[in-house]
Amino acid sequence: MPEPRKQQPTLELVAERAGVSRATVSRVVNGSDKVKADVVRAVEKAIAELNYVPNRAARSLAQGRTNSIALVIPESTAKFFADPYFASVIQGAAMYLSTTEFTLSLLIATESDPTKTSRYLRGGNVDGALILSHHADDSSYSELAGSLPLVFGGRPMSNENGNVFVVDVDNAAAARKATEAMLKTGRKHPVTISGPQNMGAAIDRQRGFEQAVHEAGLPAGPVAVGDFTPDSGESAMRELLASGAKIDSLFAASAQMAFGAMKVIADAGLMVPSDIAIATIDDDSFARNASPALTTVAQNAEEQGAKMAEVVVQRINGESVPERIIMPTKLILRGSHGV
Amino acid sequence: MPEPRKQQPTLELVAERAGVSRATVSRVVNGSDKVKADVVRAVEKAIAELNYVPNRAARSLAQGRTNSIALVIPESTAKFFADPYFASVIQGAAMYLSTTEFTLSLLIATESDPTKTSRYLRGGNVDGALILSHHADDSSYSELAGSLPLVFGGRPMSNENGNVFVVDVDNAAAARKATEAMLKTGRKHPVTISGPQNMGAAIDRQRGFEQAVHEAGLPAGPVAVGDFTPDSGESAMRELLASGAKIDSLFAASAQMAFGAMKVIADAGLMVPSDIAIATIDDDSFARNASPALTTVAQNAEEQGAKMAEVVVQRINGESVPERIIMPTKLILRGSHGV
DNA sequence: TTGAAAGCGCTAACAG
DNA sequence: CTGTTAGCGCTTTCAA
Repeated sequence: MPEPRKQQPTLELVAERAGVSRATVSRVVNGSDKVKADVVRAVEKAIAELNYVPNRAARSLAQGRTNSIALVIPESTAKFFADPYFASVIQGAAMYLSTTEFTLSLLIATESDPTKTSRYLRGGNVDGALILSHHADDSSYSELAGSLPLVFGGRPMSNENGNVFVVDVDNAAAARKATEAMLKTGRKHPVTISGPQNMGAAIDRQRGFEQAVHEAGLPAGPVAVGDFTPDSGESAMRELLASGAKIDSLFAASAQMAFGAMKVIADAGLMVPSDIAIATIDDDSFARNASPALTTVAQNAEEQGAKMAEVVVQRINGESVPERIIMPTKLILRGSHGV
Repeated sequence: MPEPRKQQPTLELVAERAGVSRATVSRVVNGSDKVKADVVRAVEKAIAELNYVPNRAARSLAQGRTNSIALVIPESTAKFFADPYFASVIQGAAMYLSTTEFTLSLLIATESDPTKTSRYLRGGNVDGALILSHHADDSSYSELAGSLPLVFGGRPMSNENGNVFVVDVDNAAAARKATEAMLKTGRKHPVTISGPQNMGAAIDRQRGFEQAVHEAGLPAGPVAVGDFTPDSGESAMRELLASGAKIDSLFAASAQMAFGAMKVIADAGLMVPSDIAIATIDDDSFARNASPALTTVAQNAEEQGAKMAEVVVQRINGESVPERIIMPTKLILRGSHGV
């Protein structure tokens, strides 16, 4: 039995009950300050009694805005959903928006039909969108930026042809901080496990590492590439160890990879930090639960998510916002970087 | 400068271009089979040329359905967002819905204003809702079940007064399986770290553990309570060790807690599994990355999320669905349960 | 098989 | 300060 949809009270009903016009009810609902106080009270009473809730679709249609914001996640990224970083960004955005009139719609961008997402976005179904790209070059979205307020999480690879709003962390600086802390314990043979070479964050972190190494007057050791997952950290570390290069310190571009690498290091009979010092990025459960706990650079993903949401909302409201917002990072010294 | 919203082509425009009425275009868009083939072609051509996308709000208003589904997360749960289990459920639901005409709205149920969420849900803003309750008794939502198709993830504590649709795993059976595997190695002094006592899943798992222990003719050891996080696992384990009880095996109600417990066990100079065998539930990165890797019962959270979404959609479409769907679990033997 | 017309529930000028 | 009057873009009888 197709449950009959319980009929919601309409604005009209409230108007009748309060003895005013629909327009007035609408004004009260929308918090206009040009309604006499006693009328406001009467209307609010009627609203409460009828348990009235405005109809979103009707409102959207009338005002030409949807009050909803999309959070776009490329399908490839969705597979990395278990990455605490993403979960936190999403959480931050959702929490922030829950304090506004906006609703968050989760959109998985299927790779089989890439136009589906952009059609949806362009179709006036949302007022703005947050693009969370783990992977690659998202030039596909850049074009959309012309027709809709878009905010990217993390620097997209595509060249910044203006109008591209980004909330990012200073990955290079973060990597430099981590590496410096590690080298300060007198290490001479640093290596790194980098991230996917088509990701801005990965490249920036690698660059930061190399800068720190260079400034310390040390030679650049071998580089292994992972994809930010623990498994990839393991194989990268195996590769590094097999390379025969002398290694006394490791900067891993993500805590998950550092975590994976540590298992390989232990299996090889080496100790952290005495044999190999480690520093990384991300203060997640992997960093905290490793033993020794990982010296890392925290990047408050939750705040980043909240900031992204805040920025779209501001852009939707026509406020001016800087195109590039850099979130602060914090070095957290724990055991893994040595003494 | 408040970017002027680029005007989308309307149905009317398509109609003009195709030389038909709006009604016909609507029929084509909605896949009616009562439109002549050549007319369909003409309309589709016009749609493509204009890059027309139907307006969601208008459609909702006209048909009285929103094509969107809410995913409700209690704020308390949101804090546990980093729990890979939740992330996976959400991912599964989002992925499934991306193949349908429905959109997923993420709703954080604020505790400061609990009515906000239920008002939103009751306000006809969504066609159905998925309730993901980590915590406690959600009787608050049970009442809503009368006015909206609701599907719960995990058995809610409230008594099942019908009309409560649930997609759950057989937690008791899962716990029993894990415990049995662990006891089979000849352990005589099992203890458990349970979850929050106001959660169905936690209670069921504890019951499953107790059954297995009882069936093995063993005495029930002490029980410590955690909240499924690694940290709580640590303190629970410390408590257990401090209790002075003889312990040679541990069933932890979540891999995260098992992971935390292992650190305490190691600190106490004990070995897993020789001194203490461990079995748990959840095949997440914690289970896989512990050393030794954890013997556990996997519960495919992603599939559970997809199933939840599937069930709401079916209920929205008026199809009949069983009230209780139990997802299968799978025992995964790894090192931690002993030999 | 198609078109005309009447709304869906709300907001937004424009008067008063 | 409040009511009247048009729509927003689409679906949906009802006729033709």
